[in-house]
Amino acid sequence: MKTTLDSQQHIEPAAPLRKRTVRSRPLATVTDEDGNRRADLVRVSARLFREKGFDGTTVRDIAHAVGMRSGSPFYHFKSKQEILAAVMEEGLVAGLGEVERIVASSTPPLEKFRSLVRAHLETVLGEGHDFIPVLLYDWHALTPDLQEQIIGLKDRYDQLWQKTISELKDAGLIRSDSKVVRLLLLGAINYSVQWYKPGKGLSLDELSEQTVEFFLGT
Amino acid sequence: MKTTLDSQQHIEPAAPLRKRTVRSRPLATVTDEDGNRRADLVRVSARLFREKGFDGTTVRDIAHAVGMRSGSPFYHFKSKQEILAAVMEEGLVAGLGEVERIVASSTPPLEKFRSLVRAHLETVLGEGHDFIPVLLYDWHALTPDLQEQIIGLKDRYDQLWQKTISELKDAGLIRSDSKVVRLLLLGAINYSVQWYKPGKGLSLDELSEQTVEFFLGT
DNA sequence: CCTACCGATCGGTAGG
DNA sequence: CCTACCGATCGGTAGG
Repeated sequence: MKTTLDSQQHIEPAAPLRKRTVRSRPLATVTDEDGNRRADLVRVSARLFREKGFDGTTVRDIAHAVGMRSGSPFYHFKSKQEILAAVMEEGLVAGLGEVERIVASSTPPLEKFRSLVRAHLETVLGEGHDFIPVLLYDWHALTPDLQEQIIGLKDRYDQLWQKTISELKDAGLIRSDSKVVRLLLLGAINYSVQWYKPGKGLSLDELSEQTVEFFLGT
Repeated sequence: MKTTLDSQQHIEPAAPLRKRTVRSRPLATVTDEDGNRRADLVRVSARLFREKGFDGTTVRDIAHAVGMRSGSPFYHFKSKQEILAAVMEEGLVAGLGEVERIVASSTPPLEKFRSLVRAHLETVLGEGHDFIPVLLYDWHALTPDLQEQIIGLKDRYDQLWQKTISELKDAGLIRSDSKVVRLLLLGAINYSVQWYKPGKGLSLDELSEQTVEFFLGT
């Protein structure tokens, strides 16, 4: 028989400093007309997922971080996984925009490459850039159907890099197979998430320079 | 008041095909005299952690994989975290042995480097090599005190690489700062865990060759 | 979006 | 090492 245990239930305490009728807006955005609640959730989730991992972050953490109660994020998202997917998608869309701009510019391959490396380092290590690190770190936590929904954007990102690296090869600046180069190169940069500490050692500009120098063997 | 809910309890079913008195040994090891139960747990945990992540693996999964009941791993380890630490430690000790042998050998720097790259690729991508991938992937899941217990081995591993890379620089084979080179290089190889599929594309020997070729710019 | 829950799972333990 | 649990947490939902 099912029984309801009161001691088992954790009644959420009434939110402090908050009127019943006029509910104060969460602090984050300055001009947020209703629609941005979803955006707030995504942005805050990105930060939490990056800091504590997907499994280490609870829906309650996310809710409270934007001033909601524990069940309310499910009004905006069908599941915790869909929040994760939204975080990754936002990161990819932003990243793609920048990479597309760089690749489309009429500069020599070497300059494009420099810009790509610098941009990718910013995307992965820059202050407040939590979206792509979450993608890199918690990709496995997504269900296959949500992975599929995102993988198209990921592929486009990779293809733009591939194109630039091929140009580098045509220009005689690298000799190895350009697909292997892409994988090793992006891997090296992506992995920097594990060791780079902002404010300690190299700046992002310096790291970018050294990275290009090393990979091009100059 | 605390109440005991019977419907809440999941009584584990009696293990099938198993006598009460003479408990059959788990399948894994051929010659396992008691002491190896702990080793069995570590080996099986490495595989499960690699496949499903630390958070995605339950102590019950581990127990059942070696033919124990859910609570029994805690006879061998104080916590799930300590199992994780044991996995990482075993991986590092094995890896260190190999790397130390290579670095101590009397071969030219370039040959040492080739051997290190090949050995590290094996450690990270090789069949049945689950320990170091777990270290790379779930390092953050360790509590700080357990991280401290292991970080010494990790540092020795890095120092041996650093030494070899410095020799490479002295020999004029690379130009960049050797610490940055070490970080980018190991990062590129470590990240291959994310994209390399055994049996598809390059073999480990081929990948090793291409990696050395690319990083040394030949 | 909140209230008030539920069902399930999970790490861990006492006692043998 | 098993039996038999507990305490806590967590994703998610119905109804307003």
